[in-house]
Amino acid sequence: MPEEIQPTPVASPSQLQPQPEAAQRKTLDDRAKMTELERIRHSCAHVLATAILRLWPDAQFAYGPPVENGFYYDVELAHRIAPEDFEKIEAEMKKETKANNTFEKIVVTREQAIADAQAGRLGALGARPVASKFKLDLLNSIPEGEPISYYKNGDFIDLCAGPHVMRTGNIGAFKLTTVASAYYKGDEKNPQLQRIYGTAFKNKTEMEAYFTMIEEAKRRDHRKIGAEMGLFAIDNDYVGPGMPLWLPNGTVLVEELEKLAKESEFQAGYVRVRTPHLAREKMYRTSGHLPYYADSMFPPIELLEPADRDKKVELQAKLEEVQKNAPQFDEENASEEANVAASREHNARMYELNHQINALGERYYLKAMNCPHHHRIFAAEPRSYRDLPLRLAEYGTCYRYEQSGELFGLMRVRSLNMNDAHIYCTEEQFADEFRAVNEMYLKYFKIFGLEKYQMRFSTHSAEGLGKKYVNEPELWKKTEDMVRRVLVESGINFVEVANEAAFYGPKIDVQVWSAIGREFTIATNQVDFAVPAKFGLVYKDRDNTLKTPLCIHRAPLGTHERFIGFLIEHYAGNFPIWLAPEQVRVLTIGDDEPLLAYARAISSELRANFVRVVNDFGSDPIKAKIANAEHAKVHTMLVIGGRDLEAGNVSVRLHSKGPQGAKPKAEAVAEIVAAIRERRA
RNA sequence: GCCAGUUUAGCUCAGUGGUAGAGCAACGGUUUUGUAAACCGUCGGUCGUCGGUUCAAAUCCGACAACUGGCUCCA
Repeated sequence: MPEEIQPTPVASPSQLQPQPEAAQRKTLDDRAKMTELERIRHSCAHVLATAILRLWPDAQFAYGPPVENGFYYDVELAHRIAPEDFEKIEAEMKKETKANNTFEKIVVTREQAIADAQAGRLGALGARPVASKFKLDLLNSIPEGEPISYYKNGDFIDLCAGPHVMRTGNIGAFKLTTVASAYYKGDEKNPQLQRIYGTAFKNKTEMEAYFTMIEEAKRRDHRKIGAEMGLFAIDNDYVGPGMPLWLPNGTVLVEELEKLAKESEFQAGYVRVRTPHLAREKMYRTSGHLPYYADSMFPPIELLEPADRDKKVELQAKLEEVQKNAPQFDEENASEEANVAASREHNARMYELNHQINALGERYYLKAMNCPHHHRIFAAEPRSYRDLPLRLAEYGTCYRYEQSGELFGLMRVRSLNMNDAHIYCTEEQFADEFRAVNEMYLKYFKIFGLEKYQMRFSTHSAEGLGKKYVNEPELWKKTEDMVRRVLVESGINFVEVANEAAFYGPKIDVQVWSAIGREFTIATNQVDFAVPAKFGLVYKDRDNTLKTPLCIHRAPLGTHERFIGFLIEHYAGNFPIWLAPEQVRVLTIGDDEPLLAYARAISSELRANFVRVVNDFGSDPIKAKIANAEHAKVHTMLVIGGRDLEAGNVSVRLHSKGPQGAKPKAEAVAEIVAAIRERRA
């Protein structure tokens, strides 16, 4: 169950990735390592606060860190800051950078800091009637003994460990980008603050380059290209949000990827299986997904006989009644024991009624992952150690009820097709199997020209054992050591992150960077030594005892939805020929019969070789035909006019590469067929 | 789910209370062509949905939906 097939949403073109917030406090050492650009941005956050205070003096500031592409400052303010306010705020900021005030560091005692915060003097231009409440709270999180400092520019004083640039004038160029809401300290229970995002650079030129890059990213947006090229559609009215329809051109991508996966998996000794999209409730109780993850699954389909239906209505009415008459805690007239007993009785009745309701009929759930089904396939026959490793592969369709605010084009959806497989193996086989999975990842990276990738190896924490993680300290250690050893031996680029494993074992998330440098978490690879046991999966070992296999969950191509979303942006829609929905377009100059017959023959020959070819034999001028084909991002254009007919040639033109000259018909066809077969970049 | 913004023709967008517009696409015709756009015409919209204010609503107000940017979540 690679459950994190769709983890972190992608960094959006216009957006700045917030860094982990206060929860993981930066140490002073970390802060000292801030780059010059980060100092500029962090300083700019102070300038932003200065400007906001001049306009709205009662603003309360929380955190204002630099982030990947800029900075933000969280502010609590009755006035709702809108993008229309940016100009006004930027004008005030400009005044501050023009003034070229120094950033002055002031070291104070904790008592002094608390007093100033209470006087509303922190994150402020002067003393105020209301305390600087967030700063006061922040002070509490500064460990005893760590020095406390302010930074002061002009009248603005902020609680801040720095470091900063020397003067406000060192911020060469800045711009506010967007405003969003954010919970204080990222906690849903805390108040919502307005988060003002901006970016800042050493100089104007660098800032302009940044905005140019953003524009380029927008041009490559998979939603835009997907619509332009007729790849997919999302029909909210009739189909529903987050459930993409694959149009014919997009289906070509889907099927080419499946072909690639099937070929690679066949060569690597996988066998294919197919499973239904639904399963009984019992399946997900056994796997441990219910009831904890019910929120992320579509609600169950309930099958009730008519008699059961009546019974259910009756029971629900009773339940409501019981709920309404919940005993009140009566301190005056009853003993504590009596109160507890009443409450206990009430709970028991509720439990009993709920239990009776649940026992009625049958409930089926749409699957949110494929592994339980695959586990049942493992269990369908008695297994011997000779059957292992057993590699079950399926492009499985899953449904996850993602929250409405989380949906994002193809990147975060509710129906998804996963390049899933589960490898059941013995401990001795694990390292080789795991290595082979990694090799498959690397093979794919090469095919797609992904030069930059990183594997994120998530391990458990001792404290989480028995809570967040299954309580198998030895197995954790053993599998983590095996994974680490394979990663090191294979020379794979990875980082290790403690305390982020899945509950059933260590996992590896694969991050890749597209051609324009956007990061995507595309795939995951997980070790599972817990769930097979829950399903009672066993094999008979050499020594005639039953043992539980290890399971590797892997999905190197992630889901079709996210992977194709990534590929669209990576290639900007200019797919390599093997993926291109329209591989070849035959364009005629003129429409006299001998020419058309020649063009038709070429087209038929390509089609006979399974090349996706389209004819454009109409009366448009050749310039127009070429413009249309270029806009449609057709990989190869074969231009055919009188000259070509006479010589038995075709004139080859490649998308966005221009004319490649004329060559004999047979040669051109052979080249196209070979390029497709070899999946040339 | 939370905060904010957006929603006008298939697409990109104009239209700030008085008879809904442009370009591209589509369709019909004319044009017969050598590497990124020939010409003429036609079709196309209950201005996201529902309700309110007004003599009059794309335009003002409210609710809902979807999308987008963040937040939270992501077994």
